[in-house]
Amino acid sequence: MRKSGGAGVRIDDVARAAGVSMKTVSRVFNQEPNVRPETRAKVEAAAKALNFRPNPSARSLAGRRSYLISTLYDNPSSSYVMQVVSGVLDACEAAHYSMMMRPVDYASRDHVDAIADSVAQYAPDGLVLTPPLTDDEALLERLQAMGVRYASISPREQNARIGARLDERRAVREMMAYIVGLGHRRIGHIKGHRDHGAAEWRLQGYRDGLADAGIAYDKALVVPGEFVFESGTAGAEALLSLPEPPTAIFAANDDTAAGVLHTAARRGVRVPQDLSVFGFDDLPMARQLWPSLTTVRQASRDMGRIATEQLLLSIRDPLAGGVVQVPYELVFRESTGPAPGHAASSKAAPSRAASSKTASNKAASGKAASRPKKMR
Amino acid sequence: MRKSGGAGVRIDDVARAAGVSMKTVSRVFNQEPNVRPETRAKVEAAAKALNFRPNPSARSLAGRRSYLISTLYDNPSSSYVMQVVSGVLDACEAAHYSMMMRPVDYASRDHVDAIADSVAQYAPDGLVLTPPLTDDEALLERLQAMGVRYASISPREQNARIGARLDERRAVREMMAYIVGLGHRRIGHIKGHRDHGAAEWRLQGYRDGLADAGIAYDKALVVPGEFVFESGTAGAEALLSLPEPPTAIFAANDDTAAGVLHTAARRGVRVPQDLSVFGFDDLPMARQLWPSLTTVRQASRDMGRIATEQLLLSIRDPLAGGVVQVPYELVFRESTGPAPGHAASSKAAPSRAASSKTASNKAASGKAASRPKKMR
DNA sequence: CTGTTAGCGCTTTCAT
DNA sequence: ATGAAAGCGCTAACAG
Repeated sequence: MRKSGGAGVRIDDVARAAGVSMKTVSRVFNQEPNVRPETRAKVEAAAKALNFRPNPSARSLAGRRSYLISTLYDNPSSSYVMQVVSGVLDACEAAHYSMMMRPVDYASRDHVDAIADSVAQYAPDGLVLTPPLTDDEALLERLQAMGVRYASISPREQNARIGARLDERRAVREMMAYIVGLGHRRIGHIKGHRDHGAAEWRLQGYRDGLADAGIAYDKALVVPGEFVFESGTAGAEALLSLPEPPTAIFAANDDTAAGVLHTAARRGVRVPQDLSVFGFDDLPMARQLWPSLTTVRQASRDMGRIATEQLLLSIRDPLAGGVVQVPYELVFRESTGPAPGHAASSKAAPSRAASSKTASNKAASGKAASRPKKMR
Repeated sequence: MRKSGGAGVRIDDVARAAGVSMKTVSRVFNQEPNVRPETRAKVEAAAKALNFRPNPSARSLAGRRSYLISTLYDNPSSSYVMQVVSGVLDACEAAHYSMMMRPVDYASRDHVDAIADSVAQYAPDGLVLTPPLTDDEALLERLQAMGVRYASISPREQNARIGARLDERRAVREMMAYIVGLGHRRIGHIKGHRDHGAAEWRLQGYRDGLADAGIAYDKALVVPGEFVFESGTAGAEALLSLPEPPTAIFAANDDTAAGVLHTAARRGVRVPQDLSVFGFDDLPMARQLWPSLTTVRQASRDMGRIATEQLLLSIRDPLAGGVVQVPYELVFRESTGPAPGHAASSKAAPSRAASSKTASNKAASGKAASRPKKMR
């Protein structure tokens, strides 16, 4: 009697059918070198004929590898996490790895211990870290001490050898140029969570954009936030109550922007006639809000996949893999328009993307970036 | 040299430390009977002292069980899936199981084969099925043929022995009573995806509500949908273009309701002054929309956890476990108000929940339901 | 390039 | 109530 639905076909069945040894079958399945192409073909044919599926437990036990990637997250945005996870899953499936999810309570004192325990127990071959865990120094230190390999999504420079990132600073800077082009001079910003590198990069991009336009940085127009909806309502409340309120607000992410729109609607401030709003992420929600949201598209699923691919590379060869930069895209929708009293058309997209509603850094930078390039 | 971070402590180390045999330690860890309490205590102490963690691969290999639950989903709503998954994870963690996620392309011809393959390979001890997979007859048949145990979230009656559900029909019926109480007589409905039992139950609840109020069912006020944002925009477009448009719309879920709000805003229809809107699910988004959404709260995380607990029970004892009914809750927010020309206060909640903005089926039914009760 | 042998760490079966 | 021996299905280390 065999395991429910299990094939019941074992490696020696395949070996016998192909007329080779177990070890050769093993070699073929693990993509090891030193197998003649014809032998390989014979084995593959036999395996397919018998519908052989290696038993993951036996593989892990004998091989001292788990073929398991663990994804760690503590991010309030379900959409973001699901997108990254989908990408990780894509890469795992392609490499015949499996993935487990580890929700983390970043705020808890002993989250590092909890993670270490889980790593000790399941011995994943690698971890995928999402923000803000990518920059959790205590965690990184512990993982390094344990000798666990990890990939980072959107890490700060110094914290990652393997992962995926996006030039958020430049993305925001470009978006700011668009906003300034619409005639806005008083542009507010609701910041992201201080523990995220992203909060910093987006703020820098905002400042770059102001500097490019010769607009002085005004501390009063920059308020704190934590990348959540409530940051947007509170931030908008504060900014719109200013004696001289901004005509545009850059919310550090789409969730925050949703809060800004909510508060604007509640206060009877019309978007974009009285106030332009833009965010960052391009969550599915961004199209669904009213007005739909101008934002920066972050290909989170691709980032998850790419980071995992790099991780898998580095698992095979400790020197391989790196941090890959993925392209972003500016998405112009209805939440931004000309500054009150300004003449420009409300639908105008930047000239360099005149034929489309989006502009990517690929186009903007002038070099081909359809294949992500590594950063050193 | 031991596996990265791995404890390196094995079962015979514990056995030696406790002065018993390996098998006894195994018995303790698997909660098997026939171990004297004092022996058990000795073993547990030794294990704790050595920080012993059973090796999952060895366990699975020798025990022919994977200690793995696989969650299958093909649902457009990230929030919904993440909530269910969180619940599944809660239950798995408590039982020392791990979970893997299986995205499914329900539309693809060979999705059943793909699932069967994955089941054959990983041999999960059980599956958790989310809608619409809970009612995918071809899939269920195949799983039964393979002898795989599964739990269903929100299944139709005949399709599940193990799982969790919610009395959606009654929830909508109650909500309709509230809407009728606000003076609405022309109430539209945008349906859910025909493959989901939920679409049917919610439609029935809508019809029950009309019947309760003595309002004739009007086919013209009911339009198709698929539980997505676009269903809401299209459905609202259709309903609001009617010669005599409805004064309230019941959108089959929150995503659809978001689309209705979007279209209403675009067309200059004021919510709730000109149009009341309500949904189903209470996704995080429901609070964030403007106006915030009146809806039915579905405790998706609890449903995921409870369904998994039942599944785990049935894994230990094939006769154990069942379909558990979980309570819902009506959440009254800003998207609903008195019908145009009606006198009632716009904030009025149903009398039975006058002191709160919510009413649950617990309160409404008059029987305690804080602990979910089983259905037979 | 390919095969042989000896386990990986645990649970099973069957004794006691 | 407890233990001893025999694998689970695969890969590592070596040998050829």
